[in-house]
Amino acid sequence: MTDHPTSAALLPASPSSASPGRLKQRAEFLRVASKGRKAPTHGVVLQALARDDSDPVRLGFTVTKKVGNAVIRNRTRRRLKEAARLLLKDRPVAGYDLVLIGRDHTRGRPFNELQDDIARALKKAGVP
RNA sequence: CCAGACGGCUGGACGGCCGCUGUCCCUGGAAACAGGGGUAGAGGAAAGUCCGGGCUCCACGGGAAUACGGUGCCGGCUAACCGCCGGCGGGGGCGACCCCAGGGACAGUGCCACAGAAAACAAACCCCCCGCGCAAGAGGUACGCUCCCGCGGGGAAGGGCGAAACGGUGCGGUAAAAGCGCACCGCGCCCCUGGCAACAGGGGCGGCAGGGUAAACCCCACCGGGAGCAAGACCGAAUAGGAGCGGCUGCCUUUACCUUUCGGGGUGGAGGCAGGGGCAUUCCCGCCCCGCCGCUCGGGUUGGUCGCGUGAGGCGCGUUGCGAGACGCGUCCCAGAGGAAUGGCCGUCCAUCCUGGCGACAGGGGGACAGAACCCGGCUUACAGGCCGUCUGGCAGA
RNA sequence: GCGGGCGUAGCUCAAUCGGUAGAGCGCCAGGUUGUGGUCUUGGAUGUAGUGGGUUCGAAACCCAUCGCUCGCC
Repeated sequence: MTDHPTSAALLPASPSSASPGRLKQRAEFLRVASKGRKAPTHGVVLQALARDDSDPVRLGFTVTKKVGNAVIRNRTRRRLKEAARLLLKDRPVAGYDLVLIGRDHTRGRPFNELQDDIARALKKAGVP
């Protein structure tokens, strides 16, 4: 949680905290799932895979049909996107591919707790 | 006031901070892009994908027939429809109103279980009636008189089975009966009147034609090329201008080579015909491609732009029509993503629910169904709560 | 986007075009056994996914809807 969002916004963009990329190909998701580390929490499941470079982090989002209909899945994914955006602004990560998997609890989880879940999951997965 | 019927509308409001996609402007930059500011940004069902179109590509010369699929009272609306509107007929409801695939059963075929004598073409199980008969049994007035039984004939009223049994009710009639006769109802045909029509009303004739099922096959009328924006077009990149197997391969002409016992034979090439392929099928005439067709293997591609939102468009007014709609004028430009934007957090209010309280109120919960993917017209399904209008029945009052 | 198929007993599946729904496994009870299993005898079991319609009669035919599943691009 940031107490000074305005000061953070004024910082010049550095290469290490550049806007994160997205994972799009099915093969990329499969690679992270099979070779990366898995860190489940109450609100989210994180899969992290270290790359051999220091490029900006790349994010992927997965919400299965089991969670609900299209409206519920959209809402779940958007909350994960927003929580990850705010968190990574204060805690830059580079050289990693991250996949965030939404669960049933993601939708009803208080937003600050959802951010804490992601932070703890990053620590659990050994992401620096 | 209560209960109900129908139609329409709506689908939380405002603000702050941080973000996303498109677009416009400014600044910097050769450009990519970066920064700043403005602006637009999910639905009535965006859903299911059940119909109908636009659009795009493919096929396409004409004709006939068949098949397949769909629709099915009448008239209208519409670009079109299995949609909508207005009527008609049938059914339900005290009523407002609601429901109905609602053409044809003398074109033909099939089916109608169980029960029942009989299930569709005529018949007769019990039965009703008449005539004849006493061999046996019973009663008796001693006779086929009665019961019973047998034979012959008339009949279909009544009983019984069934979902359904060759019209229904009543009167007459008769040995018993029967549309046998009559009245009313139903049915069929003809005529008249009203209506564009479906149909309705009336009159006459016929004594009854003849069961049901076409959401069984079918018949009739009408409609229908195929595929779908992953359509399709362009730019760029990369690979390849492939390999194998199988099928159809016969005749004629010509030519090259080989062979020859000089008759010819074999192999290959070219041309023609046959043949094959091209549309759901067949046929006729015609056209196109010929080495074609099928299968398998191998190789490459996963980028960008367009299509892509000015449209059967929205809103307002007017004219017209019972209505669905039509016409005219004015005005507006109103999402455009691509692992896919339209969000996250907070505050105030509004509707609503729970708890406490007589109450003002206080505390808490909590926003229905649901997310555009080329577009449009319908249908169907899901849906918290709220609003408006018209009408019906009942109660009370004036 | 386009196009198929299937929902029947607790489970797996039947019954050819309409006539009143069965089989195997499982379940329950009795017998056998000291007990259990095995074996044996008997028995129960169905809104036919849901809602309408056609028909005298529907698991079947028609329409709508829900769920599952498969294929093509």
